Amino acid sequence: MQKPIMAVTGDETAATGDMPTYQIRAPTTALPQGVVMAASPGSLHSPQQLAEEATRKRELRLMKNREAAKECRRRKKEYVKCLESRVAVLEVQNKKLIEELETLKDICSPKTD
DNA sequence: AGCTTGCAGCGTCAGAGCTT
DNA sequence: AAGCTCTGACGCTGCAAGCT
Repeated sequence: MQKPIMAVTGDETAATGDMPTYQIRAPTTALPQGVVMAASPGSLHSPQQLAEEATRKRELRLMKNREAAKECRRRKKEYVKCLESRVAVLEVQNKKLIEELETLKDICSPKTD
């Protein structure tokens, strides 16, 4: 199955200048509980053992990716929340500026009677 | 009660980009 | 170059709300 190519990183910092970085690459050394490290490849012999090793590697990769996806979604949610609260703040600020502008217009406009 | 629809969350895959 | 992490996309599932 072919997927569309995209290269979005989610890092909006360049555009906004002051938003927190969405994608934070931290070293993830901790393994989920119950994960046992593999024996070195040199210690494998039979096709049976090789197949088991491949299966084990795949399960480990899936498990890690599962956790990574959860963490990614958590960060994204946080990021969206942050954006939403920023929108709220900017809306209030915008409203105030418009009001201020109207007040200044009133003050500066020539009286007609 | 049964059906439909919309939403949220999950697991997986694929691909980009970083690290070793 | 190989291995790893991160994340968009996709498909699936469960739940709640609205409709018949």
